[in-house]
Amino acid sequence: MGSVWSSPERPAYPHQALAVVLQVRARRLHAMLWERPNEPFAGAWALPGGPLLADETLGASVARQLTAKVEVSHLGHLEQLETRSDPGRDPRGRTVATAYLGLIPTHVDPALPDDTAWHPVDDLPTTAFDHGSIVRSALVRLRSKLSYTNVGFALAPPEFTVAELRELYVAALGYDVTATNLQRVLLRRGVLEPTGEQAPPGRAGGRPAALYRFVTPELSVTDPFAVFRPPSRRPGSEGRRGGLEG
Amino acid sequence: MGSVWSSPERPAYPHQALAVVLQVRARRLHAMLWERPNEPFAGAWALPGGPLLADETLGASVARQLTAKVEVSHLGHLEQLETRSDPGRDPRGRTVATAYLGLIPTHVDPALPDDTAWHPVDDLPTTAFDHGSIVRSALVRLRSKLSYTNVGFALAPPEFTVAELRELYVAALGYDVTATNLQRVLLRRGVLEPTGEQAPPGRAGGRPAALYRFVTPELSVTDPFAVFRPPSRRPGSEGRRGGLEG
DNA sequence: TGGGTTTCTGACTATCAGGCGAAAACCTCG
DNA sequence: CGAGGTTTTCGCCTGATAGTCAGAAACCCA
Repeated sequence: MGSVWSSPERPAYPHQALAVVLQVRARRLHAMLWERPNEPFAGAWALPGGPLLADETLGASVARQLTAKVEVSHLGHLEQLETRSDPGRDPRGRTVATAYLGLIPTHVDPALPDDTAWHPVDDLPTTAFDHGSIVRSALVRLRSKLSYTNVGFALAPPEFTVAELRELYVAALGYDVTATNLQRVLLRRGVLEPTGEQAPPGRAGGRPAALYRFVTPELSVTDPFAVFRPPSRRPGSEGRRGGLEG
Repeated sequence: MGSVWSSPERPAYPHQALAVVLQVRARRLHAMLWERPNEPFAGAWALPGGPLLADETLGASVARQLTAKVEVSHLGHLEQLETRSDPGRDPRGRTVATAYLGLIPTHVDPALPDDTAWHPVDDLPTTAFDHGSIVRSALVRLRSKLSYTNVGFALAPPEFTVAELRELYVAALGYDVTATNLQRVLLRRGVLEPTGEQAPPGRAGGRPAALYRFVTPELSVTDPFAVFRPPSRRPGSEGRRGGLEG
């Protein structure tokens, strides 16, 4: 700092905001990509995004650019992911890009422009720039956060059965999860609560499933999904003392 | 993307790399800051950092700028934290800053320039720009990562006793931790291993403490501190199946 | 009414975290 | 050289948690 402005040169490079928008569709986790019509990387698929404007926060910039693809109101979650600065990441010249992670709940199916489409994250097409690598970063982030925060909230519809929630977690995590535990764990942690209503059984019959919803936490405004294990303290521990466990 | 270069304007702002360098000193967690001699924020304390140069990665930039303060070889860990883009964060004009989190182990005491000093994170002086807020972000990151990764490694000397390690965790986490559990938990998780040697007891006597070291994981090159719970699987679970638990 | 299907619930087990106290190993002082 | 003080280590106990499994419950269709 200081040297930024006192030094003779103040190098500046176009800064862009990108978004990895994820949604579970047909039991698979998908990423929203658009197909580039022009060089470089013509025909390859890229993340939505664009330049950071004059009086814009990066967060506001992502939200604005996403409007060209989907309604921002559909986004259940949006958080900063990481900033890529490799000088060679764009063959036309240097750019710095800050990527965001966006989540869309399953129950909405936003209309997309013609050049934009959903792609399963485990079977991506040819990607432009370093965007494939950015998607992988987003996956790592999502998967780790699913197990110790409430981001699952942002992937789920307002009301759901345990079976549906299980499908979401299986799709997002990439490995199998037992429904029994998922329900009990989330219930005990206090993040899930029954609505009292039931979902109609499928065409094959079966016991009607109880509907649940996530408990809306009136928590920190900055990160509403931050907290996970509210009261579940250990044996005789009081206050903040003990081992680790986060 | 695409629109970044096809649009008539390509706004660009000076990009800088900042570092929140943390170290436990005298049982308290400290941050490295330097005192600004000039306006704006003359007399206030700022994070080390500076402009991103032409052919530099952000990571390389932080490392280079830190050289002005400490030897980079002292850094036990360096990871990207977040990018700040508030248009008003610098009164002189718009800048975008990417902050990194750096950790220095306790056993080194690097010589600092005259304008640079360590400050306890829970008692910071007046800070410049949004740097105080960035330090708080770094704290949140460090504290959460301490409980589910091996970053503690980067704060500790190569060999240490359980008591010393406890001091580190207490200082970094900000709350008390029992030595018994810390040792057992870390041992069971397989991140700690005894060296076989002992540390000489203090002047007051007492049983000599066994020396431990962190098990160096030959893991992912990208994030050597990523993994935490290697083998400790549950009852009869095989492969990747089960509930959550990360 | 009976077979098929899906969901829900309870029981059982292994693991884990936290706390406590006794034992071990070392010091210093009389 | 033994007694008292100090620090660490180790074992045991308790409560909570994750995972599995099987049976009961509730619904459909024929």
